[in-house]
Amino acid sequence: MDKPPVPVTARCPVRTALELLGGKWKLLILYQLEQSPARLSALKARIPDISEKMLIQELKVMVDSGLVHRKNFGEVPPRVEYRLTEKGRLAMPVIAACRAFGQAYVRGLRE
Amino acid sequence: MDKPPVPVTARCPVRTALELLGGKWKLLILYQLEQSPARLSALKARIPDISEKMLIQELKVMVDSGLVHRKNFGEVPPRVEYRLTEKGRLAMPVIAACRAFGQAYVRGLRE
DNA sequence: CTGCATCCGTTATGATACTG
DNA sequence: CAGTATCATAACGGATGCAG
Repeated sequence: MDKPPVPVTARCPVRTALELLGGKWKLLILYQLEQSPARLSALKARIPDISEKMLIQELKVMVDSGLVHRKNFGEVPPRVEYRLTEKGRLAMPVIAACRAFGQAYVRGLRE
Repeated sequence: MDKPPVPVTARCPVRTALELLGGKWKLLILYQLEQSPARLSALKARIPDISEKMLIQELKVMVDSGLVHRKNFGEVPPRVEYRLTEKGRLAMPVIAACRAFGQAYVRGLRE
């Protein structure tokens, strides 16, 4: 019900990123949407251990921040598709960097 | 009571990164350590809104995961210096990507 | 199918005072 | 200065039932 006055403007850009992408699921959801647009049920299947509540909640947050677009087909039964926006694509390098880090870190454990 | 069998090995690398770098403070601390090694008090000064508890706690976690090195000079009064390890440097691209994302996102808001 | 609301336990985070 | 202990609160996350 409350709108934070100035959530993400004019500050340390790393903090901006943390606010927009932080949390347990946002990057993983964006990671899936990177491959292709998807419906809620498809996302749920691709991220098996996320609860439906968190999935919807995080999608809504990212729709509000402009990272994800929500397209309601207005059909019956309901059909809704989620896909990345242009802003959402800006997050792809972050995901790529995380992937690279994760791989390099694990590789380092085996040397 | 339960230990996850395989915490960070052999899994989605993005999740590995999230586990090691996730949370509100780790990236910000690493970001400061990127510039130069620093003592606890210096870090606290550079990250004004972190509590001492969280700073020490997160540093300890990252020492345990091998991202940060802790050097105790064994002097009186105490003197401890924190700096990045080689593994810690692997996270720098993630921070750079977050910076770039934050800047690009904010820039997008003004167009 | 998609989405929302509610209850509830766990975790994360913080303020403060204290120790060596 | 570096670190610990305690206590409180806020945020997170999950299960379930309900609605359009």
